[in-house]
Amino acid sequence: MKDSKRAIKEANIIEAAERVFAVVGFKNAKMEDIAAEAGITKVTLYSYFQSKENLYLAITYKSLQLLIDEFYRVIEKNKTAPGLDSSIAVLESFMNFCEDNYLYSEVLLDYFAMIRSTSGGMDETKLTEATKESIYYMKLQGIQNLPFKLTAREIERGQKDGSVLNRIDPMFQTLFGWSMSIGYVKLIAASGESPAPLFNVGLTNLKDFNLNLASHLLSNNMMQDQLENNNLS
Amino acid sequence: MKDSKRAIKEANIIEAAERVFAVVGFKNAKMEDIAAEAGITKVTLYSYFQSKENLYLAITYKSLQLLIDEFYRVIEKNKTAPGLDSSIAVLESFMNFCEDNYLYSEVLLDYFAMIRSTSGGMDETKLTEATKESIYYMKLQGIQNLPFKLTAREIERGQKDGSVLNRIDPMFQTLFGWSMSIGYVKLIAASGESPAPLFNVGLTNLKDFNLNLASHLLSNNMMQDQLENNNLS
Amino acid sequence: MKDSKRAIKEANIIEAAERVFAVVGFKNAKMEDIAAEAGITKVTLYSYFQSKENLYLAITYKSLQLLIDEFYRVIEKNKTAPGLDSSIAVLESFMNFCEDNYLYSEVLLDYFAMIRSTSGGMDETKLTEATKESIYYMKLQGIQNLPFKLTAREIERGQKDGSVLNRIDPMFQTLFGWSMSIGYVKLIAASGESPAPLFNVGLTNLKDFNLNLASHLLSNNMMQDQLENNNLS
Amino acid sequence: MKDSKRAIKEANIIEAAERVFAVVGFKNAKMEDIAAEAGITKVTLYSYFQSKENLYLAITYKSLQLLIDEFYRVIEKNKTAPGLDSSIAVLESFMNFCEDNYLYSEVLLDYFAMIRSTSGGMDETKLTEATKESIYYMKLQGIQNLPFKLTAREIERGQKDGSVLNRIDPMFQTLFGWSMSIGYVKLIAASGESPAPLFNVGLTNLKDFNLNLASHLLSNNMMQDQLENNNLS
DNA sequence: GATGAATGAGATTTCATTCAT
DNA sequence: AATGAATGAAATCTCATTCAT
Repeated sequence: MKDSKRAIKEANIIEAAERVFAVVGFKNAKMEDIAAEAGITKVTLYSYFQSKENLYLAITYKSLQLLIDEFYRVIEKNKTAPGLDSSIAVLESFMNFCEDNYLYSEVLLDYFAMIRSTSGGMDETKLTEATKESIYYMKLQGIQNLPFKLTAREIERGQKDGSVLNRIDPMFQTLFGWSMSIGYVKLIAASGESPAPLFNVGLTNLKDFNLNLASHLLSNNMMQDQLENNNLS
Repeated sequence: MKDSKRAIKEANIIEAAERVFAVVGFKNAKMEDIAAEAGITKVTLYSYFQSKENLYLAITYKSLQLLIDEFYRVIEKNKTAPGLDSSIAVLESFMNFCEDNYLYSEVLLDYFAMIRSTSGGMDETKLTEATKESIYYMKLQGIQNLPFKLTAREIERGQKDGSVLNRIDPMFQTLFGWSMSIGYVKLIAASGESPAPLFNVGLTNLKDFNLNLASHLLSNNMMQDQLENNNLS
Repeated sequence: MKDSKRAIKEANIIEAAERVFAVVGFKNAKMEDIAAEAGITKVTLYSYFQSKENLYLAITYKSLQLLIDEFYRVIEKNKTAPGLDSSIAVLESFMNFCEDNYLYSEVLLDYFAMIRSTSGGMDETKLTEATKESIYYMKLQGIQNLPFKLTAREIERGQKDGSVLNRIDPMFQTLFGWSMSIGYVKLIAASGESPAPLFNVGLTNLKDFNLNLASHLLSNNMMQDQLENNNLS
Repeated sequence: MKDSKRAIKEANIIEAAERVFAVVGFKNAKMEDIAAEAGITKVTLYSYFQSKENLYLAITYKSLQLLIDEFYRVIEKNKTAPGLDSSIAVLESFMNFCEDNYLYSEVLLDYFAMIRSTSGGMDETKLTEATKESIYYMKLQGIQNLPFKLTAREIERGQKDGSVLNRIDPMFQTLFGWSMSIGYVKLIAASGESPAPLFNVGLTNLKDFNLNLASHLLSNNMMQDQLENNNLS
């Protein structure tokens, strides 16, 4: 089969799996059902994805890929805008991406939790055999840092064009932005699909607040001062 | 068996399970192994915890309980200090708690991700039967909001004693503090057990930075201004 | 489970398998069906017999065991009779055994065909992994020569008590008796369950004829003469 | 494709299959491997032989054909010799044929075991669909009795020309000869490819002995006496 | 309550066989 | 006809969970 054709089939299967996972969750999903949803046989399904784990990681890979694509799109759109704006836009797009695609955000967060024990490349005890053998696991390792790096690059650009005033290590600022965003996303997730406010507080406000705060911090010296004095007052 | 005796045995089993989960992860852990680690048989294990799910939720419940205990301790210690300091101390203790107990932070975050689809009490599709029947699931629902509420209460106290200057809904401020903290914890998790810096940046700095930032925001009007104008400048 | 209890269950399963194999043949028999026939689950079936092959070999082992038991019974019954009579009775019991138990004779002949490539212990290429791992395969190897040896022993006894006149190597005479008997059995098998005569000739006559011939050859010197002169005249 | 061309290809495939079966056995042989060995694809293989079963039967048919050819050759060569000598030569050629072509002897014996349940034409339960539909199965049925009949014919000729003294039904004598030969072949098979003696007894001796015995029995009245008196003494 | 055996559900594998191009 | 992909049936395995003693 031509590679392109196989890729299309693969994508179809992944979409079917997404639908099934979205409804019943990963654990409850049966390979049989996923195959049926994709209109193929179990064996064919296995010929594309060697294990349920692998299929899951394929979805994770796709999610990460989509997120990265989105980042590139945002960066491209903001290439003439100041680095500061671009950075903030990137973070915003991450939050939106997660809000709009619950399954994707879930697998991504799952993935980042999973690689924890692997981060040093040492202890793979907790990984399933299936995971270790998954080609998508390998692929993921190749791009897992890209989102961070892209964010950092925009902040760096901001430092150069002057929109990001402080001289703090862009990586640190990236981490700050990401931790803020991930925290938001986690809360969103915990609040369910409904736009129902959590504890009577609209979460949308929190997103805007977070973004504005980040923007504020990047565009003046407060952050730098704080780190230097370890004191904000 | 006396209740107290049973409780001790339960605790022993939970500790054994924690050790096993910590080494091989939840999915790879076999009930057989957990029983062996606890020095009992599978059937006895089941007489204590009706399902693997339930055992997991028991650990979750214990984690939440421990976190709440910690919160009460911190609050008690700070009961004469200004509400602001107490609030910040609570958030700090959450971050420390998660850093010190990876397994606990993991199960707590997992739990919060899980209840997402349940938050409205609507869609329980994705919950396992075992989960729905778990007594710990029920118990968890009874206390799951407590950490948030305790945090909010301290902020409220801060508003009353003047240490928290702004008049923003304490719940919102709590959410902000939590999202910040959860974000930090997630990043920590992704960086592995080793205190190795992520992307060459020390994460401890991020914790301090976050806490100082939160303290700063609570103690002046910037937050309020921003929310009112939806603008920080 | 007590060994004896397990043995009983094993025997039950084997009987169930025999019934199924007898009806549909080995290849067409499904493990599921055998389990059902035995009133257990597939998994339980597998916990007793690790593979279909192994189950088959278990039946083979049982068959050989039964044959050997039969031989001992016949020998015991003839222990005061001349060795010649005993030898012939052994051969007759073999033929009867095969006639009465088609499945058993089939598996035994199959087994002897199978070990061919193994006889030197060299080339195990043709054996399935499952076979090589089968405990019954090992057990079979331990007793596979017993029937021959028992036959030879009776002939030897005949030589000593004078009922077997010639001085030919008892092993050779055994081989002759066995080849005669196996040939008969093979023909019987090819003629079906019905006592229907093959090519209009009653096979029972052949059995009697063979036995009488063997008896005759053992009790005079014709055999010896022939071997010595390589000539019967 | 011209018929002749197709026939050649068919023969090539069969030879390839023989090689594969010889190495790994029928059960372990994969159609894939056979196709590869024949230098064609699986689908092409299937266009020649509709099933593995059928391919196997094709080999069986070929074997039987070869055996029959051999018989005709022997008979032709002995057409001026006494019927007795010809009969014995036929039996000898059968034994040699089986010794020289293990695979062929195996499939032939297998075939005769298989038709057992069919002999009355009643119970076809154990036959695979594939077998029932196989054209070679049909062809085999047409010639399966030929070897017996050819043997019987030579014995009959012997009776007429006086070289076979007794007046026993030639069919019975044929059966005797065949059972003797098959028995020998089975033992040979069980003793492996190596000319290693079984139980320290040279099997070649057994072949000669058997042939001489048969010759002896056919050429005097012992056989007849025995059948009539059911007694050899 | 403890123990070993059994169950049930589903994942995974292996092939013979068939389809579509 | 040839090829690569897909099917279907059954074997095998892994575990959480339950039963029987």
